[in-house]
Amino acid sequence: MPEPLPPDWIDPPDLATARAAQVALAARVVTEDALGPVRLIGGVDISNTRFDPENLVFAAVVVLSWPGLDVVASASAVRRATMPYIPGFLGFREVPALLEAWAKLAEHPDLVLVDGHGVAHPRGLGIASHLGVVLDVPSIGVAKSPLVGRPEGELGEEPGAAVPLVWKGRTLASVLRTRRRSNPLYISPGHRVSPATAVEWVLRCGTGYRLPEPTRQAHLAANAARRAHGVAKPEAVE
DNA sequence: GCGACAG
DNA sequence: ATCTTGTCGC
Repeated sequence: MPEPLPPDWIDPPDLATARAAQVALAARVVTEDALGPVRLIGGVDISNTRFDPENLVFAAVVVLSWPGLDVVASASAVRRATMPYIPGFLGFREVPALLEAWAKLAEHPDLVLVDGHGVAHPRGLGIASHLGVVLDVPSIGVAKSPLVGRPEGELGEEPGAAVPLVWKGRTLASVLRTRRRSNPLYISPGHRVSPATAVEWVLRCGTGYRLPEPTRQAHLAANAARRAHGVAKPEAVE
């Protein structure tokens, strides 16, 4: 039976509680492979409207077939953000909406690529790990810029080239080149996935763009959901 | 105390 | 995250 999760793990009342929740959640993160065969791979992302006084967060979850990488399902949800964007606390801003979208899916992916870091975080709980533990689903962090740590060594220009991202003497992620002349991605385990497997899946999901296909499709879906929001429905117009 | 700082 | 078309370069 899925154990009920403490509300503070999703929507804490203040930053101190949020921090404590991250420490508790981080203790549950598994950075070893604990995933079954992957037939469906997911991608999740959030889209925001700038200068939005409503603080709406548009979440999208897309499900792709493997190895075809075709989008076979998707769901979205809109929620009002409980807290502003604070580096290190991204999960509390985006996870609630993602959970709502996730719940709308008839079938869930076996592995999920999340926009943002996994364990490459000050307390080991980036949004990818946060979502992964809450849903208890294998997840991978795919970030476009570093939060903590610095690349060690020179990164090659060929797709597939990688160097470790080191922080306080610890390797937290792989700085991975996914495309020539494009800035690298920062890949770290989210939950139930090892560092090496995380990189493998990102490369396997490459389709010529900087972002892996699941993440790219999720980005498009989140933007589509945002732009569709508030658009008058023909049958509702009188 | 000062800077850094995913999306 | 978001604002935005064309444009320069591989």
